[in-house]
Amino acid sequence: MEQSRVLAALSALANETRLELVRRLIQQGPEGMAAGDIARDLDVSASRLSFHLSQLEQAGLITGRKASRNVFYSVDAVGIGRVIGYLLNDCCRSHPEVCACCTPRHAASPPEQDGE
Amino acid sequence: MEQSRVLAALSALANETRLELVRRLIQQGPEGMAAGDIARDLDVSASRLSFHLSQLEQAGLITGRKASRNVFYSVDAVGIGRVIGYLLNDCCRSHPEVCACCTPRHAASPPEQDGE
DNA sequence: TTAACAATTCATGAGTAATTGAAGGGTGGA
DNA sequence: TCCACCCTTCAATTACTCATGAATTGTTAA
Repeated sequence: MEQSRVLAALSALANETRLELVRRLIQQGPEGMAAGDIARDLDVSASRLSFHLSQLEQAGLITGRKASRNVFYSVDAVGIGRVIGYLLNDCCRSHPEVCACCTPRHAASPPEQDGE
Repeated sequence: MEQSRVLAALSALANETRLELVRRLIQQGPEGMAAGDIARDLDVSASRLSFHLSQLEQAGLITGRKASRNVFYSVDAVGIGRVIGYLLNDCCRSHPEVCACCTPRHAASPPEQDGE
């Protein structure tokens, strides 16, 4: 993944409203959530939400799908994974202490993993 | 990890100079690199570098250690891991497609992996 | 003590991002 | 057709981030 795309994605995530937005959409699963419902849920104005949604969409972190009057937004899990993968593997070169975060909620860190 | 700390870290990473800086420091290992050498390496002015270094340090992504006239900066691998861990586990709730990034450098994406 | 060096801090200005409210483009129901 | 609804776009304002160079602090060597 190119660095410029990673930077765009990180900029998109580096915002309170948008990070919260991604969290909500993750919970919502693949069917996603209508923009209006998100706006009510996060208590932001429609135009402001629309701005943030387009930032996330341009960064490849979410996708929108029209359904009659509504637009349902859902996370692009592969896109998010690509960004995290860049940080983990390209940027941090699979550093064992960094990669300790990959064991989701189990043991802290297996110390003698000598995989490279 | 609190969301405000994650946001600070993401903001710190969402900058070309600083992302490149983290990459260099990761390569440099635990002994780190003197600020002046980093500045020469990245071709940025001393004051500009100092600004970026402090952003990263405040975000808990790097640490500085004085040695006579120099300050050696090195990555805080645990700190970086915490940020990625938040994205992976808290924000994305260990979503399998997101977590596919955790297998460092092997198959691109096994489509029907239903292991968890 | 003086000079040279390493790094940071400060003030200024330029550029970019975020918020707001109003206006516009589709869509569905009466 | 008319109105209500959902969402996006636009223009204007505000707020923030980044870059620059000069001044400053602290350290080493002459």
